Amino acid sequence: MTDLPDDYDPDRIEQHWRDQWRDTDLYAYEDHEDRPDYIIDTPPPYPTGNLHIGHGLQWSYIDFAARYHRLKGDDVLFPQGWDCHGLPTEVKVEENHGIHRTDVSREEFRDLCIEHTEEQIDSMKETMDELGFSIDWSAEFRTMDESYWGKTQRSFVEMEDDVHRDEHPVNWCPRCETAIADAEVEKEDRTGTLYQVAFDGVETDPIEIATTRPELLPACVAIAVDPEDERYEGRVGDTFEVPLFGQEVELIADEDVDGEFGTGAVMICTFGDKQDVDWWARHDLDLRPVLTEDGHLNDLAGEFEGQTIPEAKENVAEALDDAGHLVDENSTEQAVGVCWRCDTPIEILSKEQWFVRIDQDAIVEKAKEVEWIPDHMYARLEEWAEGMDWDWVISRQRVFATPIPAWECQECGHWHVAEVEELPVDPTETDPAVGACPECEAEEWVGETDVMDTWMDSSITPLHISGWPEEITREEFEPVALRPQGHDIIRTWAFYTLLRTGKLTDERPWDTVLVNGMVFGPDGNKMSKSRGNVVTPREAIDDYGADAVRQALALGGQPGADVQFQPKEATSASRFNTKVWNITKFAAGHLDERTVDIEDPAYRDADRWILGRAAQVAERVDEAMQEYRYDSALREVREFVWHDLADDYLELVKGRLYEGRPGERNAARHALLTALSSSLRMLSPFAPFLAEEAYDALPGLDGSVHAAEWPTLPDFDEETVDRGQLVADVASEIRSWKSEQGMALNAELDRIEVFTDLEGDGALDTYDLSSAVNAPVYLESGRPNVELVPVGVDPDHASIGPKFRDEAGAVIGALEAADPAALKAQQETNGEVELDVNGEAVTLDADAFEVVEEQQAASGEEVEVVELDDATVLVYEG
RNA sequence: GGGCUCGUGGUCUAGUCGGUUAUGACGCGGCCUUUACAAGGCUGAGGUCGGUGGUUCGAAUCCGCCCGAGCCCA
Repeated sequence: MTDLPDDYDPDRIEQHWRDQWRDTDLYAYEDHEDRPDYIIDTPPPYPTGNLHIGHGLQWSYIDFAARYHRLKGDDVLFPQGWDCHGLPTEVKVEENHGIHRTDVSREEFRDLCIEHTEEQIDSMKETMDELGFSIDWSAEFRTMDESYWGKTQRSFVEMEDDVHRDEHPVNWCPRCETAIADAEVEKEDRTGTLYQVAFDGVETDPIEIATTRPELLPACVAIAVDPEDERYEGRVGDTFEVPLFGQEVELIADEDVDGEFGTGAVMICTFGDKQDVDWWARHDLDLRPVLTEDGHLNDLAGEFEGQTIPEAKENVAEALDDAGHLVDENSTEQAVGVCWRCDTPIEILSKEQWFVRIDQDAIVEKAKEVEWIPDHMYARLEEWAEGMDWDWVISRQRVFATPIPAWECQECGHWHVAEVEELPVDPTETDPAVGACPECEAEEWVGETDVMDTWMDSSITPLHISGWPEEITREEFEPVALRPQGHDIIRTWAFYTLLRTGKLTDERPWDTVLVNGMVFGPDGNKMSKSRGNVVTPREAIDDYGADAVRQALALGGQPGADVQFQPKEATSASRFNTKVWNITKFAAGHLDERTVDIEDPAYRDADRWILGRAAQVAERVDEAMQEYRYDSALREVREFVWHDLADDYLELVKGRLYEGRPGERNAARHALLTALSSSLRMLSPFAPFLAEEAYDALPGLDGSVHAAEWPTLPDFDEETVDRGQLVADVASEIRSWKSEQGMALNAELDRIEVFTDLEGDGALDTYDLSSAVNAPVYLESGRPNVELVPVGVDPDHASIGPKFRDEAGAVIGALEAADPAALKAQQETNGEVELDVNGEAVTLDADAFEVVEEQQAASGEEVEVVELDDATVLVYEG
């Protein structure tokens, strides 16, 4: 036991325990034989250097789950990875060093990226530590480490059947100069200009088309109309000349054309969008690529060659106008596909790339095996999966990523993929083990410079954390327990992981996906610098302490819901923490090392009540935790600690603790210790620092609260617990009565009389009550010695409703209109009541209503009446 | 355009497989130093549960429509 300072000081406590825990293996996964595994597929965040409060929410949920499952005796693995590869780091490194990535060798550039990433990770780890996450750092992984990306390569090699290298149109970001997957394209609403352009006919009348992309005219390969469109009847097959660029294109019919739009005629370019790709393939059209990889026009654009896309758009429009081909222009709203990393509008280029085949049905099937929380999030995955029409392009024309382990034969162009044994390998530095080309016997290889999509790295996290391939084979893989996941990346991280785990192991990756919402600012808007509503974890911790911030996040809503960060929730949590502190301080002063070992405590009803309540709370909280209802779990614990334990129980047993006889005093001590230690254990997932400090301060409790077990409490029969509850209620009512009277709460009373119709044979235990209210307590039965004045009736709708159906309203009306005193008399003498309802006699059971009585002291007596639900108390002030 | 989620006192939130007076917090008003706690206790005001129509004896809760917010997809 330690002496607790008077005031709750989160800074001191949290710093202290962070230091204590740092060098322990409190959170280590032990791979224990006889304890069930609980393995968490923790998200590997991108190392931006900045762990924001959204991460804070997500990791808080993870930590709640991890700490709860440890209490339940599970062998918990809470690893932490880092999804290092990617463009933003490359850009940052170029910026910081004032270089372009081609200024140095690939190797050197990679090293700079690694160095930068390590700094970013350190800073994020610091915030994680401050928030008190129980991460097992011995299971940390970084996708940029050879030991990890070697696995990414291995997974690539082992999926060889589903990998293909082909030329195919792909989404291309002209700023990042790389292919990107469908999932990395976002739609953004922008205002653009819709140009009406007239094409001269070749031996026929001109035709007008509408386009937002005049700069793609040089890429125009056809014009299409709806086959049903009467305006173009008989014209399909006509030939037209593309203005300014001169190529001749044919008018074709395709039912995908939206006849309602503009003139109903649309130009097909290679490629303006995915629709163009469909038409191009379906009608076997020419390929006229006019865009370069860095977003300029090429020589097919003639005089516009070398211009950027926006420049060319403007210049071509102007030239069309000058040449008399521009019929009209108006502004239009359009959804533009943009690169999710840099917001640059994407293009579609036809390029040789590596692809992974997508089997939509297989993915959906696995997704269905997973429990989604909340369950409607499954729909997002399903919708996305079913809408996929292109294979996943996994090659990227970048540097800082997992190398694609493949070489091209310089002689015959054969592509050779590495064998598992030679991994990890960087094909730009090492030749393949195979030696001569299996196709042509040549020995000159060129290593693939393309690298992998970072989702190739992060979509094998369940395999990695399960110990593949060193400890388990693919076949031995079993789904891990939990995947925490933001709903914004369901189409990527969840989707790809389902795909890859399914392909590699034939299993679902996890049992449960727990989707967290976003964290909004205190004003209810998305946090943004321009709004000035950004709350950083550090600021919040400085203001309220991590224990309070975690609670505020837990109470912000049910998992899956977006959470508005509310300073007042943190305030409220902080007050609760203070309360816990004070309770602990009080308890610690009354308990000693022997308390925990007290045998057969002589419990009184108050003790049985608090322990019974604690048992009930432990069960409810357990259920809520299992259902990931962290909000209701925490509410339940708080309610119990504050109201039952602090307000009621402590007040009831103070007398015994201060001056009780040894046996009775020990019973109170023992019950207090049990209830408090149970509370702290239930609280420990939410407020790990405070719970630990308090647990540590209680004499006789060994070890860390985080190594303790979920509370198991003695069983008491319901009646005993109810009697204790009544004692607590009476004490509480007398307390507020005294407060209302302006009396000191410890003011002495002459006596109180408790009238109760409590059933069962045990009499009310008034020992604690008497000292709590500071008055002798007399138990009475029957009617209090006061006037009972029936003042109304309280009908039981649940019983009258179904019985009388459409007459129920009239019955209740008659009941309420009747004289309460007469009803009371009938109820007591006959056990039922006859009523006149719309001229008909109706018989009501006695329990169909209750007569509400106000009890008034008989005149002349100095007595106050305090009424409870199931008792009436007479207070004699004396 | 399609889909999903949500709308409860000033603010945030619980309750939503129908059943009496709708939960709690923050804030606001009043009263109170009581041997853990004034970062406390007691108490008060404040809600036509987005609107509307329906089902039902009875709707915050179920159904239809409308309005509003947000997200995902096209």
